[in-house]
Amino acid sequence: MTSTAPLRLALVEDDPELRQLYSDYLCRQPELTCVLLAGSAESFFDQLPDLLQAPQVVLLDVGLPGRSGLDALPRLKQLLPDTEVVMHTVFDDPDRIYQALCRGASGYVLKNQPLAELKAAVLEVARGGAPMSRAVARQVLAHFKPMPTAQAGLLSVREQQVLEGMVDGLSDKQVATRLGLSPDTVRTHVKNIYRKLQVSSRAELLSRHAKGQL
Amino acid sequence: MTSTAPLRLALVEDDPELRQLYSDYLCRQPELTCVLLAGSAESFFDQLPDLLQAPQVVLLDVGLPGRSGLDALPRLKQLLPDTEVVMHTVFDDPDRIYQALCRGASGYVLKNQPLAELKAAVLEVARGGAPMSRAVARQVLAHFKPMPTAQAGLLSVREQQVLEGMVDGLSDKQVATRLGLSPDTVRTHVKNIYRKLQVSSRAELLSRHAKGQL
DNA sequence: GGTGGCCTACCGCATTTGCGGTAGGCCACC
DNA sequence: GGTGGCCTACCGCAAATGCGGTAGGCCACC
Repeated sequence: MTSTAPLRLALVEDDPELRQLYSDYLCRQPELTCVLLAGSAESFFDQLPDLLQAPQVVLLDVGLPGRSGLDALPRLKQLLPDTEVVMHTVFDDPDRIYQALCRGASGYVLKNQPLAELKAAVLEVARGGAPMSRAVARQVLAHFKPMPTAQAGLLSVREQQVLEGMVDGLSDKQVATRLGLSPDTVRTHVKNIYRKLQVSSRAELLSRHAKGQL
Repeated sequence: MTSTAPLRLALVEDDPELRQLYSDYLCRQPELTCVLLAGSAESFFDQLPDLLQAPQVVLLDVGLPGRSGLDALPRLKQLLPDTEVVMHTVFDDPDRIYQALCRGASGYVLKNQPLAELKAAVLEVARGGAPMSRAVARQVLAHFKPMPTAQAGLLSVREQQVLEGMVDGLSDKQVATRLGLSPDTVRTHVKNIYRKLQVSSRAELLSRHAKGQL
């Protein structure tokens, strides 16, 4: 059942030395084939039409010159919706990680890892996993634990949880289910949140939240 | 720098056979010590005061009788804020995973894994990682990005104008005023936008927009 | 000439939301 | 003991929203 054919991999990395290093190592693996090597997002897209078969996995550097890996990601996923993308970078800041995941990356590994980790990540994502370096995984989880909207004193904990649900696009009823409350209770919380934050509709709330005004 | 002292582990698992199996295996590892074995959340909390030192990691079953692992989690984190909790369960539904992470779990491994995985997860979380089974990691990422849409040319100009108004937090009527249209026309556009972007409420739309998915 | 998308505008109906109350239990502060 | 905040939950009502239609005019493409 597992494919005997090697996995088609594309590698996008601007540093020529590193690109060489990675491709040397990865292509030596029997499970992998590098079908595309690029030093920039533009080069990647240029080379795409030449391929007989699309890559199954793309290792994408974040810190590319010109169009960054992050910028290229939406277009990449649009052109190759079934291709898994693993971000590969030195950056482990929450914002870049968040952006990458929001734009469709299925993995995020840091560059200070041994090469074997890189190979493992590629294979893992092809198997339906979501390889993440230690620090990255923690960042991701951190997104759930604290409330993203932390204007501490104003809203109570419960209200922040309700707000969280609304920010995720849920209806009152869905929020109630998530928190194990009566829909009416959620409605009460919503009313209080509106009062405290001086808004008068869900749309206004989400709009302001998007603008970072919350 | 790495502690030579074994890691203090607590195991909460209601099935006596499984508990025995896990504790036998895990305690045999030189890196670990089981300082607490419990068959329920209540038992866990009862035994806590007897410990000289708090456990560094808790392996917590989700499907506990009475107070479920999910319910016990907030209290646990409150009492032991520096203890890492790894959920251990057969359930891989998004909601339970989400609940666990929101309540402070730092890992989530499924029960169909080999024992070595369990040990690896415990050590990984103690090292500051966030061990997650393959399926779980995917669920977590899915939370950031389901991505059915890439709408470069998808929306017409008019629809984008309407969308813009919605993103600004305006109601249908306000959008109509801004664009000099009938509210009904705006409503038609909104319906078409929802269809094209595969959403079914304003909140969902704004939520996705905030995540940069639009 | 037909097809199909877009823009406009309306109807009807069910659900959701916004907004005003009330209310009991709990807990902390004075 | 009173006051006030928080959490819970309900009632009622008006407005907004979601969803299914229909429909005419315009324009482009085949």
